[in-house]
This record gives sequence, C-alpha cells and structure tokens, in this order.
Amino acid sequence: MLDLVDTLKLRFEEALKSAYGNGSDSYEVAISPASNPQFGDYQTNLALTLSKQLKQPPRAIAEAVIGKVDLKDICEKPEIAGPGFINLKVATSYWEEKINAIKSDPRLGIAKAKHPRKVIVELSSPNMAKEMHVGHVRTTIIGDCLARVYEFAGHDVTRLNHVGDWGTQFGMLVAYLREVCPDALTKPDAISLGDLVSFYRQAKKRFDADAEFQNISRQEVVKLQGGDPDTLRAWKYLLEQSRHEAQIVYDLLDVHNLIERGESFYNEQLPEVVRDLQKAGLCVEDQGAKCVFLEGYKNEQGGPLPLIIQKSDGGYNYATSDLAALRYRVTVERAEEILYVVAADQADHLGPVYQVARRAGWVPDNVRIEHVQFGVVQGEDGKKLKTRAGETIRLKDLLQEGMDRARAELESRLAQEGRTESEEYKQQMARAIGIGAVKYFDLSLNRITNYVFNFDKMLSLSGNTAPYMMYAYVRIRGIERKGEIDFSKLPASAKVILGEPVELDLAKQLLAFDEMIETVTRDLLPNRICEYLFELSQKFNQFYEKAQVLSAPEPVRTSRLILCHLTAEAIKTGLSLLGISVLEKM
RNA sequence: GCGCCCGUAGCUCAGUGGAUAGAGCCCCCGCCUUCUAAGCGGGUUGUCGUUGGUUCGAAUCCAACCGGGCGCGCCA
Repeated sequence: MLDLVDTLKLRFEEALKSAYGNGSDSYEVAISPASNPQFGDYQTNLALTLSKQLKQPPRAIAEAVIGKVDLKDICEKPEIAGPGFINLKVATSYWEEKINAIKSDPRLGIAKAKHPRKVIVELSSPNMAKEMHVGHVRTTIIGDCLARVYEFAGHDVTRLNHVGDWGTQFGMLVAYLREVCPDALTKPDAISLGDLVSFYRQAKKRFDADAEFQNISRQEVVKLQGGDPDTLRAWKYLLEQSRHEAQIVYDLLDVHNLIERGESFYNEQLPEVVRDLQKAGLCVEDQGAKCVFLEGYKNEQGGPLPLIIQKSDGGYNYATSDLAALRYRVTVERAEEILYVVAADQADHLGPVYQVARRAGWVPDNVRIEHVQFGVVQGEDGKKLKTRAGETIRLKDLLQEGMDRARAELESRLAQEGRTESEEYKQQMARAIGIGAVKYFDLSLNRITNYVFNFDKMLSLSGNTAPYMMYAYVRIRGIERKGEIDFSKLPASAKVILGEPVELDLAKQLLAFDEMIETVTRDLLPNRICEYLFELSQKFNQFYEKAQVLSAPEPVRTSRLILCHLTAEAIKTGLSLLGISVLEKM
C-alpha cells in the first residue's frame, strides 16, 4: 500500500503546516507499519521526532496534529499512545475498496516502473577452467532472484555472466594439455569436463612447484592474448566443454537469459583503460608496475595501497579487466544500475575498482553501483564447505541430492496415503520441491551472513520453507478443483467482503505486495520476499481453517473465492521471483 | 599487524533509531464424518558478545575490547 502511505504522509504534512505554520514545510513525516497489530495498521512518530525542534512535549504536538489532520475517508480516529505515538487503524471499508480494485489484476495492482532503468546484474561468473561448485550457488540464485524482481518492477535487466575465461589459469591449462593430452586441444570432444577438472588440478600443482612450467604457461597467456590461432582454438574447445556442463546446472536451477561475457571480452580494451587512467592523472609507476593509489586504504605498513592495473611484465590482471568491464557497462551500455552479486570476500577488490572508476570520471553520479555481497556457505565445522575428503562439492551433485531426497520423501508419502501419480508428475514434483528447497533456504537467509549448509534443515518440510508456500498454493488449487471453479471466470460484478478477521488479515497482506517489492529493490535482500510469502501463507492457512469457502452462502462464497484467487496469484508470483515453481498437487 | 563482515531463545535465523525484542525448528497439550493435518490453536525459552559514549529513546549509531568468518602489492 505505497499509495496509502504516501497519502497519509501528505495529510500529516498538511496538518503540521496548518498547526505550526511556515517552517514546517521542511518537516518530513515518516509513516511506518504499526510495531504491533494491537496498535492498528500504521503509526507515525512525528511528535517524538519534532519535539525538540518545536519546543513542545510530544503528546502536545500529537494532540495538535490530530486536531488538524483529515483522515475520515481512510481511518478510524487516530489515537495517541505512550510517549506520543500516533496510531492509525485503517477502516475495513477502505481495505475492501482497495482489494476490490485489484481483484482481477494478476500483478496485484502493482504498476510497472514509470521510468524504467537499465540494470545490469553481474552474477554466477564461474571459472571456466573448473566445474561449478557449491560456491557458485549463492551468486547464481541471488543474482537471478534480483534480476527477476527488477524485471517484475518493469526495468530493463541484463544478466551478465562475467566468466573467468582468460589469464594465467588458461595459459597454465593449455600448456599442461599440450604436454599430456594434445588431442584435447585439437578435437572438440577428446576429454570430458571431469577430466578437465583433474587436469586443472594437476596443472595448478605443477605451476606452483615448477618455475620452468610457469614460464611456459605465461608464454601461452601471451599467445592467447596476442591471438595465436592454435592456442585460441584450444582455448575455444576448453570453453565449449565447460559451457556445456554449466548449462546443465543453469537448466536445473531454472536460470535463463544469461549473457556470457567473460574477461576475454575486455582484452582489447585493457590498454585503453590504462591510457584513460594515465590521462586522468591517476596512474603512477611503482616498482615497475602501473598503479593507482587508493584513498582510504592502507597497506600492511600503514603506507599507501595501490590498485595494480598493469604488471611489471606488461601483463594485466583482473583489476584491469574489472575496470574495463565497469567502464564498458557505464559508457557503452549506459547502465544506470549495476549490481555485482559477488561474495563478501571480494569487498577489498571491488571497493577499489569502484573508487578508481569514479575518480576516473567514468561513472555519472546518478548511476548506482552496488556490491551485493553474501557470506560463505560453511560446513558443520564452520569452515568453507568441503566434502569429508576435503574436496569441493560439485553444484550438480548437490542439486541432484536435493532432488533425490525430495523424491524419496514423496514416494513414501504417496505410498502412505495410497495415492498414485504419473512418473512424469513425480519427477516434476521432486524437482520443484528438491531444487526449490535448496534455493529457498539460501534466499530466506540474510545474504550478508554466513550460513551452515545442512541438507536436513534445507529439505525439512515444515516452517519457513519452499514446501510450506507450495502447499498453501496446492490447497487453493484444491478448492478450485473440488468446486469445479475457474478462478479466472469469476463474475466481474462480484465483490470482496471482509467480514471475518482472517479475511481482513489476508487482504491486508495481499495489499502489502508492492511494499515488499520496493523494499527488495532498495535493500537488495531476497529474504524479504521469503518473509512476505511466509506471512502470506500463514495468513492463508489461518483463513483456510476458519473460513470455509465452498460451503459458504453467497455472496460470501464468491468473495472468498476471489481472495483465494488473489492469494494463489501472489504466492505464484512471489515464488517465481525466487525462481521457484508451483505445483497443482503435492 | 591492517581491513571488511558477523555475534539476538537450546538450535537455525528475522528485526539496523521508537512501545512489552520476534519467527521457525525442538519439546508438551489440543484439533481430521467438512475445500490435501506438508495444516491450525495453545504452552515453555533471552545479561540482544562485553564495557563505555551519543540520544527524549539504542539490539540498531559511535569507540574500545572479546569471540568467529573472510581477505590483505603484481593469481583470478
């Protein structure tokens, strides 16, 4: 109810002006949801905030403002409580009017953005020399979720997959394969990605131990960057393999429309980036490397800390390609908002990159650049999650285990209830529930904090989990089936009547959808969506217990059917923002 | 050593300037002749890491300290 909040704000600002005259124009009135339902729906603490400025006790201000404010068409009489809180209880007739206004709108009354922004979400970004592992799950899921929310809000969204497809890691791999498995570099399908991963490991080991091999690897990098056809072809085969494997994971996660634009894309722009920084007077040569010294960062001795943009050997590192990427996104693509969905441990890398880009004058002031950081996925030991053997966990395996566990649970449940479902539907259920549970668990936690990965908790079917939301949805579909009703064909003339408290609570929650969307685009916290959906599902389940739908007399029956319809749309839409699908039956 | 993030109920976590700090899990009790009980209702649980400070008001802002995670000059 963003419009209601705006209206309340305006009315209180007018009342303030009329009570205290000029000078009160500058008073910003904050309207917030009531801290406790017993106090009503909204509250304003303006009397407390302005007490000092107006040199009056809060309660006196509250009295004066209430005497002036006109809210008859919206609320019951405002009440003053405690030290000077003003509590507002919105009239049921007002809620009825609002819910009836959106009753046939699948967007729940939410308008698309008046001024769509060009938004780039950088997400996933796996290292193409390796398989995707558990470390990629958060960036992929959170990034996709934010992209979906921005799309829903009507913005122009690009999901950029900034893959690691360049630099030393590939030189090293090509050098190693040239030696032990030359076929891999000339035939597209000579090795599998699994082989590639073990080759990568061996190559890395060799690289760390063997100076001669390091030289050879660096030469391969130079060849690659210089466009040597042999090396380039080998590089392309490696990428093909890797891409194919990554696609399996993206399909499982239902993440689409990724635009792969890796580090290699910016290769040609790197010299320009350095020249730009030189022109801007930011570039300093130090110990043979080209650097930009940072503001607000110190090195270990407390001295100035540089961001190295060109190494002493003339090569470039990832700071340069990240600068090139940022410059390209802002100056060529004209992005107005760039979200970097990247782990929190990169804060000391991205902060300097943003700083240098701004100091170079590439980024207009109104462009929003955010490091959407997230914590580590930990094992039970509180360290980065690994297998018992100390290996990284493949993302594909992790998702498969989620589906397997969901499938097993489902089978035993169906057997217990003597139900039969088609194999196709069972697969669909196992996937929706298994993948949904993994995604939901991650998205329901505040992204900033680390979390301990726990399959049992993740796949638990009660509490704030995906299945709880999906089940509420299934219950609604059940009503539609049982009553042989088509929600989309309910009579246009029918009205929602909010007679019971459970109906009123449900309607209010439905009308809060727009506030949730706004919060998420502001704070970039997907857990707010989960919180909203959990409350919505709880309110629906309470409604379901206390308010019989199909057996109710008209016009209550149709009124409740409309509420069911709207709730189903809200859950479906909300889950779709998380990238989770709904089921007709469970 | 320096920097960033985190510390809230037995466990997992919400809550980032306002009223008596919330939810889920766990545990106990009650509710299926009625739209799927993967549900609903009721009950127990707190030095908000510690100590100071700012404020009419602090879990929330500031400082120091303690504990945990992560990172730190030419890998990405």
